[in-house]
Amino acid sequence: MSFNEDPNFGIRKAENLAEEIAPIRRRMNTADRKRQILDGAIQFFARHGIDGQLRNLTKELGVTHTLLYHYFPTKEALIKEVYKEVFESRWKPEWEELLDDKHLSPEEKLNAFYLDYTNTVLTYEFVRILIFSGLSDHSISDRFFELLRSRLLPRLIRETRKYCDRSTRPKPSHRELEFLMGLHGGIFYIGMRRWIYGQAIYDDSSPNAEQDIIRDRISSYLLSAKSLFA
Amino acid sequence: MSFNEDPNFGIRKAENLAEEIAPIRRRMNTADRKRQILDGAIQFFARHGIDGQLRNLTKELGVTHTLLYHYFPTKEALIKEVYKEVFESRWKPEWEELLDDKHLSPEEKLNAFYLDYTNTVLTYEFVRILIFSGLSDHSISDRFFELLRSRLLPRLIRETRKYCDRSTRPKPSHRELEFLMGLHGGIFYIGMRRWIYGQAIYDDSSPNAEQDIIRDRISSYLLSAKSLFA
DNA sequence: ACCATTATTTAACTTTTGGTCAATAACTCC
DNA sequence: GGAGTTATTGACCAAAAGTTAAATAATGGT
Repeated sequence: MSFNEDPNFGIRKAENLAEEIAPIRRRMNTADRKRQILDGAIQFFARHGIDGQLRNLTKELGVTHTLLYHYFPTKEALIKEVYKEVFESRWKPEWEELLDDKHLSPEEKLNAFYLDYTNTVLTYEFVRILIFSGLSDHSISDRFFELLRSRLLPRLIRETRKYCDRSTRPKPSHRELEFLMGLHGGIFYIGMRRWIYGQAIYDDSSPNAEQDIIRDRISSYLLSAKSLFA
Repeated sequence: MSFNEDPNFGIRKAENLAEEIAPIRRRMNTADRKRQILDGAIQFFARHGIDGQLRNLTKELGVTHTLLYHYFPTKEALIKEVYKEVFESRWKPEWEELLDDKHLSPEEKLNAFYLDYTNTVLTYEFVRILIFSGLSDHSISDRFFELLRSRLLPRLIRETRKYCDRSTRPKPSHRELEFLMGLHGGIFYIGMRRWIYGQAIYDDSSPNAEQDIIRDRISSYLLSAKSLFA
């Protein structure tokens, strides 16, 4: 899909014309154009990494690369906004509420959480940009993992303990955390396989294959937590 | 650690000298130099990605960047050799033999295999270069996963079934494979956290923490395989 | 000790690429 | 429909980065 197909761009193919007519120059509303550039940049940097060249990005958008500097002072600033957009706008506070819900069993919570978590986090842009960020400067991925560690992991451990009928000790042990990270990492690895290595994950025959897979793993996790930490 | 400290380089600090004396030019044996450049390139590309600049690589090695073209026709050729070196030279045929060993139980095999697998695969260079390769062009990571899928996964599934006292069906089902990938991905994720996100994994107090973690996960995997696929 | 070989460097070329600036023209308002 | 605003572009710059060619000098053999 090329961005040029958006009618707003005012770019037209010069079909059946020997000479290309000077293209109409369309002015876009500032906010819209900035939005469009940012969205394009997210896709672009997700695909090519932050070393991708601005001229190629703007070519996809159908504008000159200099236009970019009308909206962002520097490439670095653009990347910073891309990071912000991808990470900070995707963290859902509902996850914490869900895990704190009094009316759900631990198993229901874990299933509901990871099903939603994968839908928002295991996307092309998120996975790839998270990894690009981790490979170059940790500053962004650190922020994300800090959220994970402070907001989610303690709740997940608490629910795990509840499932095992164990009283809550003051702090999660390393062993408990690492065992949870086995589940968590295995789930994130689904996104890695799909968006980094380009592998198809499940067979097309069953429609809810991914959900079934995650459910399998969660019930396995809880089941063996019971016997490991008894 | 700087590469310049290798005495073979013939590069010396001009300590206590106002003017740097013209450095002695040391000629290295062709094979040794090529080997050295390749090793340096592996470290360098693992750290900076394949977009890293040759001038910086050769600076670390203490030679001019043009010398590189005496040994490799182009940057792309160098990268190709780096890939080959990192991946093809690290695959151990012993893994297959180990998993086929008649004298070991399934649990012993899985433990022994993953302990060794992580030692060779979950290294800085391997993890990062695998991911850099996956992010740009899949061609290399594909080759590695093809080995994994054809040589290792079937054996691991076979051992899983043996553990569950199930007769071997002709082909692993998607569900079995995905459940195994949960274990596998969770283990690879250890390398991701360590080498991509820069996180410390376990507490320093227990010396064999990583081994214990992996053992926990494997016994969990086998245990729940028994109940999931019964 | 000299010569031939070739590892290594110096200098230079080319393309790429982030960034600037003045000129252009599409849009809005009166 | 004319004028002012500003989104957009084209020309240009400088530094970065891959690549080449010729000059230099370390090494091994005789």
